[in-house]
Amino acid sequence: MKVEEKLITTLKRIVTDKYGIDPDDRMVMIEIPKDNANGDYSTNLAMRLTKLLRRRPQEIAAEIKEEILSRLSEVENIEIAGPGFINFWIRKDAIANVINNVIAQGDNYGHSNTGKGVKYLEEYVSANPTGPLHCGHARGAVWGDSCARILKAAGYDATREYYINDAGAQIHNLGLSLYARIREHFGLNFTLPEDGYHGPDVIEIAKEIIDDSNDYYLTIPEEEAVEKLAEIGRNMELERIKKDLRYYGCEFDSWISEKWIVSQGMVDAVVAEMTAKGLTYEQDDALWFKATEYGDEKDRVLRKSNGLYTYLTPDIANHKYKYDRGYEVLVNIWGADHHGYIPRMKAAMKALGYNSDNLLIDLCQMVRMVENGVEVKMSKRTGNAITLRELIDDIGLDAARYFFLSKALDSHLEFDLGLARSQTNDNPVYYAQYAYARICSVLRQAETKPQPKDSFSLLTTAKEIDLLKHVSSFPDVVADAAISRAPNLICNYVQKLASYFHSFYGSCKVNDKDNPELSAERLALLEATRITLKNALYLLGVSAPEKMVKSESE
RNA sequence: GCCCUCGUAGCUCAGCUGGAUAGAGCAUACGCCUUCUAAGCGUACGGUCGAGCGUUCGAGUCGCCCCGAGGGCGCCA
Repeated sequence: MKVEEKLITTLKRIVTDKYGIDPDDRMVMIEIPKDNANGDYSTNLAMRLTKLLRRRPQEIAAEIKEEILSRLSEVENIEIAGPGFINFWIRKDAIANVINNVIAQGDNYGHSNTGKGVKYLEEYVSANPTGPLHCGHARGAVWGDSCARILKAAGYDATREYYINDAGAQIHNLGLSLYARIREHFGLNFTLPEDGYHGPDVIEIAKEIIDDSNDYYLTIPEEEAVEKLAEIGRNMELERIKKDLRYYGCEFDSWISEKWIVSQGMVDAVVAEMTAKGLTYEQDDALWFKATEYGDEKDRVLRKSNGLYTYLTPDIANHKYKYDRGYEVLVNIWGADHHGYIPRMKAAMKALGYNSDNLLIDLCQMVRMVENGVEVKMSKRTGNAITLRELIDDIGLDAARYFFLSKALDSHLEFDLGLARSQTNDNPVYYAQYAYARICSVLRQAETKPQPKDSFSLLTTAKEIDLLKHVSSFPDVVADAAISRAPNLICNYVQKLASYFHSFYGSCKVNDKDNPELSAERLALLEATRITLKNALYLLGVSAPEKMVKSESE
């Protein structure tokens, strides 16, 4: 067991034994103080207990200090500081033991059973299959992907789902657009629908259809042609979206089609269920959901007076279907412009008898693409929104992913394309990747392979201890990131770990023939760091290159 | 008008259930390759945490109010 775990379990036991309080998971926490004059680890436990026990924190701290010293041999010294912090100094070899742990666990280091197998369903991106993904989708896509990686690592059972919004008028418009483009190709007069799709992708798809079936769709009745083209276009656009997402490192486990949900009768069924439960009423020829009774500010229309469902209705069926498949927690990543939609969906789930507290909506704030201080809304090449693919080709996959993941999802962020492009070498992602390449280089040149050891007694400098402590904290960071669904915590961690490594590298020589014992211990430390860094980068979907060469262009 | 998110260093952003002297990166200045990758290390500079009031042992963090930015208030999706 690692020292931190021992410390926490012992502290918890003391709280129970001595004060008769049953500590919850969040009561006892330790942290690595910013200033290591405050020890290797520190806890504010005494201050937290002061409210429950109504005693001075210093008194409580003094009692805990005695208990710890008598129970844990790894603890070398304890000081009580400031308003009642308990600061621990740990025996150096006890800290270094984590190396064996990391090497033994390899790719699994950082994993935990924090999530206890709870079934999560994450729905994100979910863009209409009517055109290419653009850079507005890029943030949510990579965030959802990384969250899924983190949740799995922390022991949650996470499923990644894409809801294909393919049943509404927009797919029909795609069909009309394709029909027009085909007519255009054959020199016939044509009109693009006003709400149609005018991007180059539609022209390309029209060409592919013509290659395949020539003018067939002009020989059948227009209505039938448009309907068939809509279906074909939807499939082809969806294939392109899947390809782009894969290009971006984002895989999905499940693709749910709105059209399929409709065809299974789920939408009619849920409307019937809501009506039977008295959750609806008719007014002005439309069917309304009594959303105000469940916390929304207005009642919402389920079926319009023209007989068609609103966007909300199939989505209610979609969410109900998620619960019915046994998912315990539903996570949705929505654009910030959808925030008004949250109370609506929660109200619907609550009304249907589901626990709406387990429906979590993470809002993704808008990204402003900027070039030299001027907002860029359109791609210069196509005149349309900048696509995901253009963005990746422009600044690189790793940089694109890392940039979006390093900022909190709800922060409005400014993406300066010029800066991302021109300062490629100063990008934080290279800092971390360079650390990885440097470690690999040292390991390649070593005469022996890194080995676990019974005890590490020579890793005693501040640089080594800092590195060890941060390697050691990785599983906790992953667990925290999973609980708060925040990949940016992993980015912060990666930066810090890389920084501790680079600093260590600058002052400690690893491969030293004159000092083989120390060399062996440092090699093992590097191997543990390498594994940790690799696993952390994997959670971000960023590559861990074994070699990096600086380009000669600068 | 109402609702949501945000406001922290010149710039881009961290800051964990309220905790020790508010932190990084970039930019700026000065050092460091006859040591394993200088895409690096070290030092310095830089802040009345948008303004004010309140809650308490303690507030960047919680509450109220004001100012500013973005978004939402459809029988659109």
